[in-house]
Amino acid sequence: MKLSNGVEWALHCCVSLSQSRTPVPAARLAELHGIPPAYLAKHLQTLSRAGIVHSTAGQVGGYRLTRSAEAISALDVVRAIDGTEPAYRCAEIRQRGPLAVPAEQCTRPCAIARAMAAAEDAWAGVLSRITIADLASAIDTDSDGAALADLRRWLAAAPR
Amino acid sequence: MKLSNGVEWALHCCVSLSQSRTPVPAARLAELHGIPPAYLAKHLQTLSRAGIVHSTAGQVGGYRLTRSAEAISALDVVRAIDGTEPAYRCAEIRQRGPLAVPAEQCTRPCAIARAMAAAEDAWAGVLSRITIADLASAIDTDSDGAALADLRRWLAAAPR
DNA sequence: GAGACCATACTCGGATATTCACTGTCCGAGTCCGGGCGG
DNA sequence: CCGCCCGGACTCGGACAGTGAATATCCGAGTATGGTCTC
Repeated sequence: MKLSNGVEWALHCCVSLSQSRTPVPAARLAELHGIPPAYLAKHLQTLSRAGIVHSTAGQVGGYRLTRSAEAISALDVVRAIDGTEPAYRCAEIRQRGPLAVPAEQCTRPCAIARAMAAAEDAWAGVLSRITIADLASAIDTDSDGAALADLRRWLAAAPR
Repeated sequence: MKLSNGVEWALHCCVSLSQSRTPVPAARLAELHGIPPAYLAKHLQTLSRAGIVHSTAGQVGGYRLTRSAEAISALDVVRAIDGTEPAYRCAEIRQRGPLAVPAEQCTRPCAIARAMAAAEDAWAGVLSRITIADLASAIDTDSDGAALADLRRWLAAAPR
């Protein structure tokens, strides 16, 4: 089980965007995090399609959050980048082989699929209760209030 | 995020093995579940290396569980097949770019990594509390006690 | 001086190569059973 | 009749191709800005 690398970038970008009042170009976000600009752009497009960020074209364009950081959960971001389908996908192998269970008896998922689904629900539950604002706050606490202040200052400074 | 297909096979195989007193060859487990024998063998080898099943060579050889079904959790099987490293791996991008945090300040994981780790802990916690015996019991209940009885009968029958 | 127009530069967006892990398969090494032989 | 030996077949184990998704990149379409020209 491996989570796309872009999830980390997207989360960091959302936290960064939450600290800026003006749109931030993808290239600037990439520079801030030291990651490939072109590839990050692809993930930001995905966030845009998911309705988490809004893109503005033109000279002073860029990305901004569509709603407040309190209203965006970590799960929203993860689902947007990684997709919504569950990690465990039951292939219904109980319906195969010499002891195949007839399809009409399979009204509910098999016990193994139920167990895996319960685990994923617990995982999603934790992430759904964490917001971008929570993450920003935690980062701020870790750095004694310095990190976000520096971040806001850097974002407000002239691009070059 | 995608979980290896072999996880499903491994869980079903463990449940099946819990119903047999004698070793079951990989080919027979594959026939039972209608899946490619050679590929299943690969996963069973992995389970063997993880110490979950024990292999016996020779004419009446095969695989058997190393301990009781109550003592094997679903997490044990998932970790054996899928690996132990977490789905989310922090690349420490906070230490990169113009606002890089000095390494000596990074005594604990960054807030985002902590959040993702908490979610994975919840996921693992659910799976660790589910045993192979629980799964077998649930399957039995679903089928009104028919499935496991049929399974034991089929496993005890002559191979061909 | 004010308004409209236009050239410009900057932005995003999708279409396109490349790499890596998962999927799937095969053949060789090792082992245990069953029959045959000798005592 | 009993024990030993050997042939055989079956088992696992690791080494070897194929495929799809994630990774990484580029260039074209669209837009807001700023300056310039006209009224």
